[in-house]
Amino acid sequence: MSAGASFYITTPIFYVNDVPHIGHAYTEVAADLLARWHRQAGEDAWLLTGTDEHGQKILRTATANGVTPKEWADRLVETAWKPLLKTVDIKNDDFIRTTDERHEVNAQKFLQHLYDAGHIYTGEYEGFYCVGCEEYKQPSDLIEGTGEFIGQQVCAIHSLPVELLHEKNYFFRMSTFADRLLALYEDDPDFVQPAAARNEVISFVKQGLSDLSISRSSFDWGIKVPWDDSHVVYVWFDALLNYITAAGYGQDDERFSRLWPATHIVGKDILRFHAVIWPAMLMAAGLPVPRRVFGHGWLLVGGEKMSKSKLTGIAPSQITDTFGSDAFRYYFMRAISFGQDGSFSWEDLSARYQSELANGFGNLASRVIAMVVRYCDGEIPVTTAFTDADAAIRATEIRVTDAAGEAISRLAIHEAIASVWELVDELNGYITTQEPWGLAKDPADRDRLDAVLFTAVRGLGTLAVLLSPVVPEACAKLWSALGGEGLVTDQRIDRAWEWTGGTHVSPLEALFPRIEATVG
RNA sequence: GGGGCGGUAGCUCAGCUGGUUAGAGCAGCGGACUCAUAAUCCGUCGGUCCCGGGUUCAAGUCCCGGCCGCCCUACCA
Repeated sequence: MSAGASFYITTPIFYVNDVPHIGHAYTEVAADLLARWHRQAGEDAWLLTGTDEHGQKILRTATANGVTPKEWADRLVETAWKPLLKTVDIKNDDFIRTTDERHEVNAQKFLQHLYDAGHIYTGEYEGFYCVGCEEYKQPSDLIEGTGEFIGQQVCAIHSLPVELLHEKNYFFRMSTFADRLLALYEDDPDFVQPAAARNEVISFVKQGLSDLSISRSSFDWGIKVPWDDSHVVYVWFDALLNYITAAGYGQDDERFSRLWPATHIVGKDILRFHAVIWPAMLMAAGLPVPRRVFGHGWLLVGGEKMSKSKLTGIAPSQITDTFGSDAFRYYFMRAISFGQDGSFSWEDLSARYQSELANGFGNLASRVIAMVVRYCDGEIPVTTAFTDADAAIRATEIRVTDAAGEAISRLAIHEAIASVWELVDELNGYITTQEPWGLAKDPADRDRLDAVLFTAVRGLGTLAVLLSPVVPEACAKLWSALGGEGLVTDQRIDRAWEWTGGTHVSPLEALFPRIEATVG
């Protein structure tokens, strides 16, 4: 984490046909939190997100809705996906759409480069085609036929026989990269994380790779293959390239070499595309592979993967409307070990909101600021006489700052927050033990009262800086109530304990007000 | 079929290369306090560590065999 270094982090790009649910928001928040953290560590952090807009499904949906695919994508980007970023307070530096000219043009350059270098050849794709679905089916999508189709494999959706079709396709020689990929996983054990994800990727590649069909000619909503415009690029091949086209590949070499390679945060369901296909593509192009690929877990509702069909899909706004974006961010980042599946429940969300945010952090801020207002007319005491108890708080501030930073460097977001919370808890205990309200009764204890309140205020300042990437809204309010200079987001997080802040506090509304009504 | 991960207090989870009486948070119960969003602090209750073998002076922690759950086994994003 050296200052000035670049930290480029990405989320997957959203397939515009989907409806935003908390899983999408979860990925965004995780990447955003990491980006904010690194930004506050003085690095040149750059968060990319965006949308994936090509492919047959989108064409089909658009047609069904009587609009062009581009119009359809425009609509969803504006009404669904960009609003999602606002809903959970994402501070992205860029938003790329695969229909952006910068993407299409440079993705073509990439493809042409691979073609010229001999990594692409003309082949024949053979597959089972369902006329009803108008697409190729995997054997696993087929079921045993019934009635007049007994003994045949039929489409699971249409229950009709599929046809074995051949189609001319362009293929990427991915198979030739298997050994280099395995060497990559071996040499850089952190390339794919967490370990469970790495294991799966390795065993997958060890089974041997076949070449990848990267073009389609049965529909035309996509990026044209530069040397053959009767083909469009396979959506995944197209989509993955967003990570470099957004960074200036093919267009701004200086910028590209400064930013790339990136850290990719993805759901484990699309891990393989990012940990196998994508690095193989980059190797073929002679570009550096990603810095690392982190596959996070799924959100489970009632022990099962969230799904629309089971009515367990939850829109992020359902949560933020009641609890706010900070609570959303805090809850999912704190309650779930990043990398593992995590269970979501309204009960757990409410419980953590109440005990950790409202009673823990929020109330700590309230009680400290209220006492400074009440006993010191809002003036933050200046003092130099500290006791062991004060020094212990100081030591904790430094310790958790270091521990949290170390955890973040391992992408252990939940551990980082847990570390910071040790300071929340310790400060609450400190105040109870020091009894500033008792000290305030006797003028002879004035110096001691000053030291206690100063220590508490400074501790709050440290918390505001450390928690800003997690709960940015609350921390901005707190920082300003503490009279801190500038923006809390400009305070160095790796030296969060360096309180230089204000002279006066101003009254603070509850950061996390009690929520009475039961939700869900 | 092959492979991965997991099964630890009511709930959510920690327990690294095996080693003192198995931990945390929340919930529950009791007490203290009053600055604060009836918040905070202290104490306390609570577990056959999925089951059965084995290795070892010693196993939640390693090995074998089961049972249960989730996931991967490629070109739908």
